[in-house]
Amino acid sequence: MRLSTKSRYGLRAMFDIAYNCGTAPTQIQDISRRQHISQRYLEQIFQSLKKGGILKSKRGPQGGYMLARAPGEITLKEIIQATEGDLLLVECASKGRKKTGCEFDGVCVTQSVWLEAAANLGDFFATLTLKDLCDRGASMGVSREQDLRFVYQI
Amino acid sequence: MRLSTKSRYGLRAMFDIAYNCGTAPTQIQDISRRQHISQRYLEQIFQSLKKGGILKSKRGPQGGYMLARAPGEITLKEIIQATEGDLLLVECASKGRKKTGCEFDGVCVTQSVWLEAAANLGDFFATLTLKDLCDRGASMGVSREQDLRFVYQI
DNA sequence: GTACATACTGAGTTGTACTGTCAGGAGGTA
DNA sequence: TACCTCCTGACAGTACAACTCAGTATGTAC
Repeated sequence: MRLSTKSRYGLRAMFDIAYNCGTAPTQIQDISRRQHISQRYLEQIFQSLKKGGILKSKRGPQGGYMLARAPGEITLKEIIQATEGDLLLVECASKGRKKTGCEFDGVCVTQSVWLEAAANLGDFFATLTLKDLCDRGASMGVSREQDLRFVYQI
Repeated sequence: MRLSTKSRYGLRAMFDIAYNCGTAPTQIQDISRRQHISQRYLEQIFQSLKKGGILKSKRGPQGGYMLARAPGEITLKEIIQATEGDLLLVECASKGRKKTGCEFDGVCVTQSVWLEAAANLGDFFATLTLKDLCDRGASMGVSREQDLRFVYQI
Protein backbone atom coordinates (compact mmCIF):
# COMPACT_ATOMS: atom_id res chain seq x y z
CA MET A 1 0.00 0.00 0.00
CA ARG A 2 1.72 3.07 -1.26
CA LEU A 3 0.64 6.47 -2.36
CA SER A 4 1.76 7.23 -5.88
CA THR A 5 4.53 9.71 -6.46
CA LYS A 6 1.91 12.03 -7.87
CA SER A 7 0.56 12.46 -4.37
CA ARG A 8 3.94 12.79 -2.77
CA TYR A 9 5.21 15.24 -5.34
CA GLY A 10 1.89 17.00 -5.49
CA LEU A 11 1.88 17.67 -1.79
CA ARG A 12 5.49 18.76 -1.80
CA ALA A 13 4.79 21.14 -4.66
CA MET A 14 1.69 22.60 -3.07
CA PHE A 15 3.61 23.10 0.13
CA ASP A 16 6.43 24.68 -1.83
CA ILE A 17 4.09 27.22 -3.37
CA ALA A 18 2.45 28.00 -0.06
CA TYR A 19 5.72 28.24 1.79
CA ASN A 20 7.98 30.05 -0.63
CA CYS A 21 5.61 32.29 -2.46
CA GLY A 22 2.68 34.27 -1.33
CA THR A 23 0.10 35.16 -3.88
CA ALA A 24 2.57 35.72 -6.73
CA PRO A 25 2.55 33.10 -9.51
CA THR A 26 5.26 30.49 -9.12
CA GLN A 27 6.86 29.05 -12.18
CA ILE A 28 7.13 25.36 -12.59
CA GLN A 29 10.85 25.49 -13.17
CA ASP A 30 11.41 27.05 -9.77
CA ILE A 31 9.41 24.40 -8.00
CA SER A 32 11.18 21.76 -10.03
CA ARG A 33 14.53 23.14 -8.94
CA ARG A 34 13.67 23.47 -5.28
CA GLN A 35 11.88 20.15 -4.93
CA HIS A 36 13.99 18.14 -7.37
CA ILE A 37 11.01 16.98 -9.37
CA SER A 38 11.07 16.66 -13.15
CA GLN A 39 9.55 19.70 -14.78
CA ARG A 40 7.60 17.67 -17.31
CA TYR A 41 6.19 15.41 -14.66
CA LEU A 42 5.21 18.35 -12.50
CA GLU A 43 3.25 19.82 -15.39
CA GLN A 44 1.24 16.65 -15.49
CA ILE A 45 0.62 16.62 -11.76
CA PHE A 46 -0.41 20.25 -11.77
CA GLN A 47 -3.13 19.52 -14.28
CA SER A 48 -4.67 17.11 -11.80
CA LEU A 49 -4.47 19.71 -9.08
CA LYS A 50 -6.09 22.27 -11.34
CA LYS A 51 -8.93 19.90 -12.11
CA GLY A 52 -9.30 19.45 -8.36
CA GLY A 53 -9.91 23.18 -8.09
CA ILE A 54 -7.07 23.88 -5.69
CA LEU A 55 -4.55 25.32 -8.11
CA LYS A 56 -4.81 28.17 -10.61
CA SER A 57 -2.54 29.03 -13.50
CA LYS A 58 -1.59 32.05 -15.53
CA ARG A 59 0.14 31.87 -18.91
CA GLY A 60 2.71 34.11 -20.45
CA PRO A 61 5.57 36.07 -18.90
CA GLN A 62 5.26 36.48 -15.13
CA GLY A 63 2.79 33.62 -15.33
CA GLY A 64 2.88 30.51 -13.24
CA TYR A 65 0.80 28.64 -10.73
CA MET A 66 -0.83 29.84 -7.56
CA LEU A 67 -3.09 28.37 -4.91
CA ALA A 68 -6.75 28.70 -5.73
CA ARG A 69 -7.55 29.50 -2.11
CA ALA A 70 -5.80 30.58 1.06
CA PRO A 71 -3.45 27.94 2.48
CA GLY A 72 -5.67 27.58 5.52
CA GLU A 73 -8.55 26.65 3.25
CA ILE A 74 -6.85 23.83 1.39
CA THR A 75 -6.85 20.49 3.15
CA LEU A 76 -4.45 17.65 2.47
CA LYS A 77 -7.43 15.49 1.73
CA GLU A 78 -8.25 17.61 -1.27
CA ILE A 79 -4.70 17.45 -2.53
CA ILE A 80 -4.46 13.70 -2.19
CA GLN A 81 -7.85 13.13 -3.73
CA ALA A 82 -6.89 15.32 -6.66
CA THR A 83 -3.65 13.49 -7.32
CA GLU A 84 -4.69 10.02 -6.30
CA GLY A 85 -8.15 10.11 -7.84
CA ASP A 86 -9.78 8.82 -4.69
CA LEU A 87 -8.96 7.72 -1.20
CA LEU A 88 -9.73 4.04 -1.29
CA LEU A 89 -7.72 1.18 0.12
CA VAL A 90 -9.30 -1.40 -2.15
CA GLU A 91 -11.27 -1.20 -5.35
CA CYS A 92 -14.29 -3.01 -3.98
CA ALA A 93 -14.89 -0.41 -1.29
CA SER A 94 -16.00 2.37 -3.57
CA LYS A 95 -19.12 3.29 -1.66
CA GLY A 96 -21.90 4.66 -3.81
CA ARG A 97 -20.18 4.03 -7.08
CA LYS A 98 -21.38 1.61 -9.67
CA LYS A 99 -21.07 -2.10 -9.08
CA THR A 100 -17.56 -3.23 -8.49
CA GLY A 101 -17.88 -6.68 -9.93
CA CYS A 102 -16.92 -8.38 -6.70
CA GLU A 103 -19.20 -11.34 -6.14
CA PHE A 104 -19.24 -10.68 -2.42
CA ASP A 105 -20.27 -7.06 -2.79
CA GLY A 106 -22.61 -6.10 0.01
CA VAL A 107 -22.28 -9.32 1.97
CA CYS A 108 -18.58 -8.96 2.72
CA VAL A 109 -17.31 -8.33 6.20
CA THR A 110 -13.93 -7.13 5.03
CA GLN A 111 -15.45 -4.63 2.64
CA SER A 112 -16.92 -2.73 5.56
CA VAL A 113 -13.53 -2.67 7.22
CA TRP A 114 -11.82 -1.16 4.19
CA LEU A 115 -14.54 1.43 3.95
CA GLU A 116 -14.10 2.49 7.55
CA ALA A 117 -10.35 2.55 7.32
CA ALA A 118 -10.45 4.75 4.25
CA ALA A 119 -12.91 7.09 5.91
CA ASN A 120 -10.63 7.21 8.92
CA LEU A 121 -7.68 8.15 6.79
CA GLY A 122 -9.69 10.74 4.93
CA ASP A 123 -10.73 12.36 8.19
CA PHE A 124 -7.13 12.58 9.25
CA PHE A 125 -6.06 14.30 6.07
CA ALA A 126 -9.06 16.60 6.24
CA THR A 127 -7.88 18.02 9.55
CA LEU A 128 -4.62 19.23 8.05
CA THR A 129 -4.28 22.26 5.81
CA LEU A 130 -1.41 23.72 3.86
CA LYS A 131 -1.19 26.41 6.51
CA ASP A 132 -0.51 23.75 9.13
CA LEU A 133 2.31 22.45 6.97
CA CYS A 134 3.75 25.94 6.64
CA ASP A 135 3.69 26.30 10.40
CA ARG A 136 5.49 23.00 10.74
CA GLY A 137 8.03 24.05 8.19
CA ALA A 138 8.71 27.25 10.02
CA SER A 139 9.14 25.53 13.36
CA MET A 140 11.31 22.84 11.78
CA GLY A 141 13.46 25.57 10.33
CA VAL A 142 12.96 24.59 6.73
CA SER A 143 14.74 27.21 4.65
CA ARG A 144 12.55 29.56 2.74
CA GLU A 145 13.85 30.78 -0.58
CA GLN A 146 13.79 34.44 -1.34
CA ASP A 147 12.07 35.11 -4.61
CA LEU A 148 15.06 35.83 -6.80
CA ARG A 149 13.11 37.61 -9.46
CA PHE A 150 12.64 40.64 -7.29
CA VAL A 151 16.33 40.83 -6.58
CA TYR A 152 17.26 40.99 -10.19
CA GLN A 153 14.49 43.39 -11.00
CA ILE A 154 15.75 46.20 -8.75
CA MET B 1 -3.12 3.92 -2.95
CA ARG B 2 -4.33 0.37 -2.89
CA LEU B 3 -3.71 -2.57 -0.67
CA SER B 4 -2.42 -5.56 -2.59
CA THR B 5 -4.67 -8.52 -3.20
CA LYS B 6 -2.52 -10.45 -0.77
CA SER B 7 -3.93 -8.32 2.02
CA ARG B 8 -7.47 -8.53 0.77
CA TYR B 9 -7.34 -12.25 0.21
CA GLY B 10 -5.33 -12.77 3.36
CA LEU B 11 -7.91 -11.07 5.51
CA ARG B 12 -10.76 -12.87 3.80
CA ALA B 13 -9.02 -16.18 4.34
CA MET B 14 -8.24 -15.51 7.98
CA PHE B 15 -11.82 -14.49 8.55
CA ASP B 16 -12.98 -17.61 6.74
CA ILE B 17 -10.98 -19.82 9.05
CA ALA B 18 -12.15 -18.01 12.15
CA TYR B 19 -15.76 -17.96 11.02
CA ASN B 20 -16.27 -21.37 9.51
CA CYS B 21 -13.98 -23.52 11.54
CA GLY B 22 -13.15 -23.57 15.15
CA THR B 23 -9.88 -25.08 16.17
CA ALA B 24 -9.91 -27.86 13.57
CA PRO B 25 -7.41 -27.55 10.71
CA THR B 26 -8.91 -26.09 7.58
CA GLN B 27 -7.66 -27.25 4.23
CA ILE B 28 -6.62 -24.77 1.65
CA GLN B 29 -8.95 -26.20 -0.95
CA ASP B 30 -11.97 -25.51 1.23
CA ILE B 31 -11.00 -21.90 1.75
CA SER B 32 -10.24 -21.60 -1.93
CA ARG B 33 -13.70 -22.89 -2.78
CA ARG B 34 -15.55 -20.71 -0.30
CA GLN B 35 -13.64 -17.52 -0.98
CA HIS B 36 -13.03 -18.03 -4.69
CA ILE B 37 -9.30 -17.54 -4.41
CA SER B 38 -6.80 -19.56 -6.40
CA GLN B 39 -5.45 -22.43 -4.36
CA ARG B 40 -1.89 -21.87 -5.51
CA TYR B 41 -2.02 -18.22 -4.70
CA LEU B 42 -3.49 -18.90 -1.29
CA GLU B 43 -0.60 -21.19 -0.45
CA GLN B 44 1.73 -18.32 -1.14
CA ILE B 45 -0.26 -15.91 1.01
CA PHE B 46 -0.46 -18.37 3.86
CA GLN B 47 3.30 -18.60 4.00
CA SER B 48 3.41 -14.89 4.70
CA LEU B 49 0.83 -15.27 7.42
CA LYS B 50 2.78 -18.13 8.95
CA LYS B 51 5.92 -16.03 9.00
CA GLY B 52 3.88 -13.36 10.74
CA GLY B 53 3.14 -15.85 13.49
CA ILE B 54 -0.63 -15.70 13.20
CA LEU B 55 -1.23 -18.93 11.30
CA LYS B 56 -0.17 -22.49 12.01
CA SER B 57 -0.13 -25.47 9.72
CA LYS B 58 -0.27 -29.24 9.97
CA ARG B 59 0.75 -31.58 7.20
CA GLY B 60 -0.61 -34.91 6.15
CA PRO B 61 -4.14 -36.26 6.18
CA GLN B 62 -6.52 -34.22 8.33
CA GLY B 63 -3.92 -31.49 8.13
CA GLY B 64 -4.52 -27.90 7.20
CA TYR B 65 -4.21 -24.42 8.59
CA MET B 66 -5.41 -23.01 11.88
CA LEU B 67 -5.15 -19.70 13.67
CA ALA B 68 -2.08 -19.45 15.87
CA ARG B 69 -4.07 -17.66 18.55
CA ALA B 70 -7.66 -17.07 19.55
CA PRO B 71 -9.58 -14.86 17.10
CA GLY B 72 -9.87 -12.18 19.76
CA GLU B 73 -6.11 -12.08 20.03
CA ILE B 74 -5.36 -11.51 16.35
CA THR B 75 -5.65 -7.93 15.17
CA LEU B 76 -6.17 -6.83 11.61
CA LYS B 77 -2.99 -4.83 11.90
CA GLU B 78 -1.00 -8.03 12.29
CA ILE B 79 -2.68 -9.58 9.31
CA ILE B 80 -2.09 -6.62 7.06
CA GLN B 81 1.48 -6.20 8.19
CA ALA B 82 2.13 -9.86 7.50
CA THR B 83 0.74 -9.73 4.00
CA GLU B 84 1.71 -6.21 3.06
CA GLY B 85 5.15 -6.29 4.64
CA ASP B 86 4.61 -3.00 6.42
CA LEU B 87 2.02 -0.32 6.88
CA LEU B 88 3.61 2.64 5.18
CA LEU B 89 2.00 5.12 2.84
CA VAL B 90 5.28 6.17 1.28
CA GLU B 91 8.71 4.64 1.14
CA CYS B 92 10.46 7.61 2.68
CA ALA B 93 8.47 7.38 5.89
CA SER B 94 10.03 4.21 7.17
CA LYS B 95 10.80 5.46 10.64
CA GLY B 96 13.78 3.85 12.23
CA ARG B 97 14.88 1.94 9.17
CA LYS B 98 18.07 2.57 7.33
CA LYS B 99 18.40 5.63 5.18
CA THR B 100 15.82 5.90 2.51
CA GLY B 101 17.90 7.77 0.01
CA CYS B 102 15.55 10.73 -0.08
CA GLU B 103 17.57 13.91 -0.09
CA PHE B 104 15.00 15.63 2.08
CA ASP B 105 15.03 12.93 4.74
CA GLY B 106 14.59 14.50 8.15
CA VAL B 107 13.94 18.02 6.92
CA CYS B 108 10.74 17.23 5.10
CA VAL B 109 7.41 18.48 6.29
CA THR B 110 5.45 16.00 4.26
CA GLN B 111 7.41 13.07 5.62
CA SER B 112 6.06 13.77 9.08
CA VAL B 113 2.55 13.82 7.69
CA TRP B 114 2.90 10.43 6.03
CA LEU B 115 4.31 9.03 9.24
CA GLU B 116 1.38 10.25 11.29
CA ALA B 117 -1.16 9.08 8.76
CA ALA B 118 0.33 5.61 8.68
CA ALA B 119 0.38 5.48 12.47
CA ASN B 120 -3.22 6.56 12.47
CA LEU B 121 -4.18 3.81 10.09
CA GLY B 122 -2.21 1.27 12.05
CA ASP B 123 -4.02 2.23 15.23
CA PHE B 124 -7.34 1.76 13.52
CA PHE B 125 -6.47 -1.73 12.35
CA ALA B 126 -5.05 -2.57 15.75
CA THR B 127 -8.41 -1.98 17.40
CA LEU B 128 -10.09 -4.64 15.29
CA THR B 129 -9.66 -8.36 15.82
CA LEU B 130 -10.84 -11.41 13.93
CA LYS B 131 -13.41 -11.91 16.63
CA ASP B 132 -14.89 -8.53 15.81
CA LEU B 133 -15.17 -9.57 12.20
CA CYS B 134 -16.90 -12.78 13.18
CA ASP B 135 -19.40 -10.79 15.22
CA ARG B 136 -20.03 -8.58 12.24
CA GLY B 137 -20.44 -11.57 10.00
CA ALA B 138 -22.98 -13.08 12.36
CA SER B 139 -25.01 -9.90 12.60
CA MET B 140 -24.80 -9.39 8.86
CA GLY B 141 -26.13 -12.88 8.40
CA VAL B 142 -23.15 -14.17 6.46
CA SER B 143 -23.74 -17.86 5.88
CA ARG B 144 -21.57 -20.22 7.82
CA GLU B 145 -20.66 -23.46 6.16
CA GLN B 146 -21.07 -26.71 8.03
CA ASP B 147 -17.91 -28.71 7.99
CA LEU B 148 -18.79 -31.34 5.41
CA ARG B 149 -16.14 -33.76 6.48
CA PHE B 150 -18.02 -34.73 9.60
CA VAL B 151 -21.15 -35.40 7.61
CA TYR B 152 -19.47 -37.91 5.37
CA GLN B 153 -17.61 -39.50 8.24
CA ILE B 154 -20.71 -40.74 10.05
C1' DG C 1 2.18 42.30 -34.60
C1' DT C 2 6.36 40.08 -33.41
C1' DA C 3 8.99 37.87 -29.96
C1' DC C 4 9.24 35.56 -26.02
C1' DA C 5 7.77 33.22 -21.91
C1' DT C 6 5.00 30.25 -19.83
C1' DA C 7 1.38 26.82 -19.42
C1' DC C 8 -1.11 22.82 -21.87
C1' DT C 9 -1.84 18.30 -24.17
C1' DG C 10 -1.43 13.76 -25.62
C1' DA C 11 1.23 10.16 -27.12
C1' DG C 12 5.32 7.32 -26.35
C1' DT C 13 8.71 4.59 -23.31
C1' DT C 14 10.59 1.94 -19.75
C1' DG C 15 10.89 -0.60 -15.77
C1' DT C 16 9.06 -3.14 -12.14
C1' DA C 17 5.94 -5.07 -9.02
C1' DC C 18 1.63 -7.34 -8.66
C1' DT C 19 -0.84 -11.42 -9.55
C1' DG C 20 -0.89 -15.31 -10.35
C1' DT C 21 0.70 -20.51 -12.40
C1' DC C 22 3.42 -24.68 -12.41
C1' DA C 23 6.20 -28.58 -11.24
C1' DG C 24 7.99 -30.92 -8.01
C1' DG C 25 9.49 -31.83 -3.03
C1' DA C 26 8.91 -32.44 2.05
C1' DG C 27 6.78 -34.14 5.86
C1' DG C 28 2.83 -36.59 8.39
C1' DT C 29 -0.59 -40.33 9.05
C1' DA C 30 -2.37 -44.80 8.56
C1' DT D 1 3.98 -48.09 1.36
C1' DA D 2 0.38 -45.12 -0.05
C1' DC D 3 -1.74 -41.14 0.32
C1' DC D 4 -2.72 -36.58 1.86
C1' DT D 5 -1.57 -32.03 2.74
C1' DC D 6 1.49 -28.39 3.07
C1' DC D 7 5.94 -26.16 1.16
C1' DT D 8 9.21 -24.00 -2.10
C1' DG D 9 11.20 -21.68 -5.82
C1' DA D 10 11.08 -20.57 -10.41
C1' DC D 11 8.56 -18.56 -14.08
C1' DA D 12 5.26 -15.67 -16.96
C1' DG D 13 2.23 -12.24 -18.21
C1' DT D 14 0.21 -8.01 -17.56
C1' DA D 15 -0.88 -3.68 -15.88
C1' DC D 16 0.44 0.38 -14.13
C1' DA D 17 3.51 3.85 -12.34
C1' DA D 18 6.70 7.04 -13.55
C1' DC D 19 8.42 9.48 -16.33
C1' DT D 20 9.86 11.77 -21.34
C1' DC D 21 9.10 14.13 -25.56
C1' DA D 22 7.37 16.92 -29.18
C1' DG D 23 4.57 20.04 -30.28
C1' DT D 24 0.66 23.54 -29.32
C1' DA D 25 -1.86 27.30 -27.17
C1' DT D 26 -2.09 31.57 -24.88
C1' DG D 27 -0.74 35.57 -22.66
C1' DT D 28 2.55 39.96 -21.99
C1' DA D 29 5.71 43.38 -23.53
C1' DC D 30 7.62 46.16 -26.78
